[in-house]
Amino acid sequence: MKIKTGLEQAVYALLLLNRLPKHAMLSGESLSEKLHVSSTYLQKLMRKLVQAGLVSSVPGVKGGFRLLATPEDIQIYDVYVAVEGVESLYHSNGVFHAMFQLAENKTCLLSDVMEEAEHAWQSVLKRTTLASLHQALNNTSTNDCLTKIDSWLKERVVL
Amino acid sequence: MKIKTGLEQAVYALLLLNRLPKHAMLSGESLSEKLHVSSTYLQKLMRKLVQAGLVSSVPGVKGGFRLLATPEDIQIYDVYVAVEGVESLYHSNGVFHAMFQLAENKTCLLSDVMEEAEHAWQSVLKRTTLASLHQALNNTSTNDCLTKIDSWLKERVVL
DNA sequence: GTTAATATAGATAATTAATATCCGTAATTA
DNA sequence: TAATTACGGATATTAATTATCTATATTAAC
Repeated sequence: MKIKTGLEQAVYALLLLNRLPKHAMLSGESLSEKLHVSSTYLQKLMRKLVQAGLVSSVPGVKGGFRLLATPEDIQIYDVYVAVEGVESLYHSNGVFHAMFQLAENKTCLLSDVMEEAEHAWQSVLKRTTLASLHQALNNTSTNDCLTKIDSWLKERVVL
Repeated sequence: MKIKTGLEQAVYALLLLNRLPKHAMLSGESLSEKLHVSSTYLQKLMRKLVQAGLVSSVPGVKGGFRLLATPEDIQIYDVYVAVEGVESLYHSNGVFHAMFQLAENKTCLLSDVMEEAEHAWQSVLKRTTLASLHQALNNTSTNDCLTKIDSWLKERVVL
């Protein structure tokens, strides 16, 4: 049980998009270049973010991606769900049922505690937004760093 | 990110061992038979529980496994750690670092929130013990069911 | 209308992780 | 000694994740 790479990539892609001027776009190619990740795989992730309504996309010469929701409204949990889906972390393989030869509607003993643990986990993700990460980024980075990123963005942004 | 099958198998194995008379043992073969899981893979899991000090083992004709710790002292979190290890759920792939061309000692922005979420998750697992699951099992199962399990155990237990 | 650049969708391939098995060794009991 | 059980590590199989490919659609510039 490990968190896969998709969430990290998606969150940082969103943080980059969050630095664009209003209505400006950035291509998937530029995003993947900046993040040093596979362009085709990031496209797949971006599609998920579009389908989740977090990002909007425009195909074509001046196309690309931009934030659709506001950064205060984008919870990290939203990003997680967009990338991973809503299924529970815990899925019983039927050991309990096999042990007792139970009907399938009977709930696995572990399910309740695992659901509760998952909700506790989710609630932390729900109170962290893109805006708070953006703030954390500004707080912990040097001006030099941020300036570099922003000028790199400026060269590639589509208005 | 899904919880793997090992935790479920381990927890139910422990619940079976918890129903044995004091000092009595049950072989790995019997455990896997009752749980309807792969015997060799369950052996692997049992080895981990032994190494974690939750279970003790005796090789040989009258060998097998028995609980070492008391059920009130065995948190589900302990089982999780025994089976999965203590490494964090979240592991940065260095996207943040690549983006900013940072030194490796700089903490990924996501790490703090993911650690906090993981602690919240852990704390639920920590307050659930084998004893509480044992109680839940007794509360939700028919006497018929439990009697069947216990008589099955009685036929295979090693004293 | 054509061309180039970009996103989309789904299929396929490559890589990694999880589960299962095997083999040899060690320990115990009859 | 032989049989039964656990242990340890290597190997095999299966499943999941990440990466890529192909075809299609959309957009802007010419």
